Amino acid sequence: MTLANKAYDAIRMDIIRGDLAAETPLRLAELKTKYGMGFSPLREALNRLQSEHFVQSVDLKGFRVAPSSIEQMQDAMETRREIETLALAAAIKHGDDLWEGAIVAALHGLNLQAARPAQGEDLWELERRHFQFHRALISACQSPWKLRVFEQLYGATERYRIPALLNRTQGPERDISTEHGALAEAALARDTQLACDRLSTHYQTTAHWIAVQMRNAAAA
Amino acid sequence: MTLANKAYDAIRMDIIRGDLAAETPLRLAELKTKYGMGFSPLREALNRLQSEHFVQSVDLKGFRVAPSSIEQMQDAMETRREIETLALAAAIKHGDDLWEGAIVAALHGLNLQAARPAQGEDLWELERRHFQFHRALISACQSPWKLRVFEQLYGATERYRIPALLNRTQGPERDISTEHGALAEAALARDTQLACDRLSTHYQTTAHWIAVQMRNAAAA
DNA sequence: TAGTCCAATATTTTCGAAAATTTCACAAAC
DNA sequence: GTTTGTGAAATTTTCGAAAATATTGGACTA
Repeated sequence: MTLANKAYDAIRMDIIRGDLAAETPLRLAELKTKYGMGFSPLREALNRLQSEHFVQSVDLKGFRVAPSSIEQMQDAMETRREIETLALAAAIKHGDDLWEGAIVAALHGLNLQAARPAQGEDLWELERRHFQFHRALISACQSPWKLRVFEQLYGATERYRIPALLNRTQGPERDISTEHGALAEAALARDTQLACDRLSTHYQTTAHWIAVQMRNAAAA
Repeated sequence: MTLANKAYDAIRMDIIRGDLAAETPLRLAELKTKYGMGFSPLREALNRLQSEHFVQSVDLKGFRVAPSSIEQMQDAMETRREIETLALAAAIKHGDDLWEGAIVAALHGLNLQAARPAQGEDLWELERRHFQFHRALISACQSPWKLRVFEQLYGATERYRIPALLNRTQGPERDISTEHGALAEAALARDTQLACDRLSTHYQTTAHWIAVQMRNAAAA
């Protein structure tokens, strides 16, 4: 793996985790000592992150972490809901045995990891499996572009979901495992309407939960 | 404007125009002489283009122009149709006087340029106005993320539409100005159903037309 | 002939310094 | 007191060379 890729992963994670807060200026000299590499790989990583809207940049004034707000979070979640609903309907239509198997496997792996007490690196493994599950659901949509958009929006919402998870305070109760199970069940039963409804509800509930956490965090 | 931005624009245009054909390896040494700059700005441009799926890269083996195919074109057009339909409905719901004005102005500018005999640089001006018109239609959707996805997908389809335009042979007849006019009319009349239907038809017709041109070009 | 190793070459990736530009502090003018 | 200008410092951007890695071609072996 090249240094540029390491830089990309590291900075992306630091932004998602909230370690690099929104609108933080990203000075090359600081990044150089923080990540222990030269300008070139850092700039390459920043350019990629810019295209993916994790950072912004102004000519000759450098990079900074992209702003964040409840409105942006809701927009990203709502757009995700709409595009993934389309993709899920297509996947249910075209999915074969392999698609079903991937969903079952991803759900199982996700539940196993969710049952383990999360700490440190485990969070990222849980997160990886969460991503895999949602991707598996729509993987048979036969549209590479929809999958790309999904991946981009998933990343955009991670920036809000992970900090909400890490700093969660009192808030609405949820049984996410049950929600995921019901979602997979409807998809495997090829009940398009029910599956899309459950996906919609799942995202709307998540968006609401994150908004509550964000408001709590802002008040604290 | 920085060299990296110039490189980005130049390479992007060369890919869209078809001057850099699909799957062409992009060797740094060649690009250096072709665009007259050093490695750094070129690599930064390539990293951004990679995130936007105009080029692909493999670690230590460098970059190449992303592949293209009729299937990819149809997928990109279909995804555009779906996301823009959602955005158009939202824009019709939320659009104010300014939104209407932007549509009228963009349509007028597009028609003016379309009436001029196109040659050389004029093509890019026409293209710019075409983009502006489609963006104006959905600009009031109140969803920055949907607009970003639109912009990315518009770029992806440009790669197919522009070469089809430049090398067009015999094919289905179209009156694009009339299509655009009818689309704007339905949007301004706030007829969501009609506007979305016209948008859908517009894209499906375009996708079909491009597919015909691509097959003709492949046969020649 | 087909396959494998090795050296030579080509290419990508990374670094450190130079060039270009912005930012900041402070003085001068109104 | 506010604005305007100016030079130093900080920062980004770019270049050219060095390091790391991949590719090629030819000799050698089975």
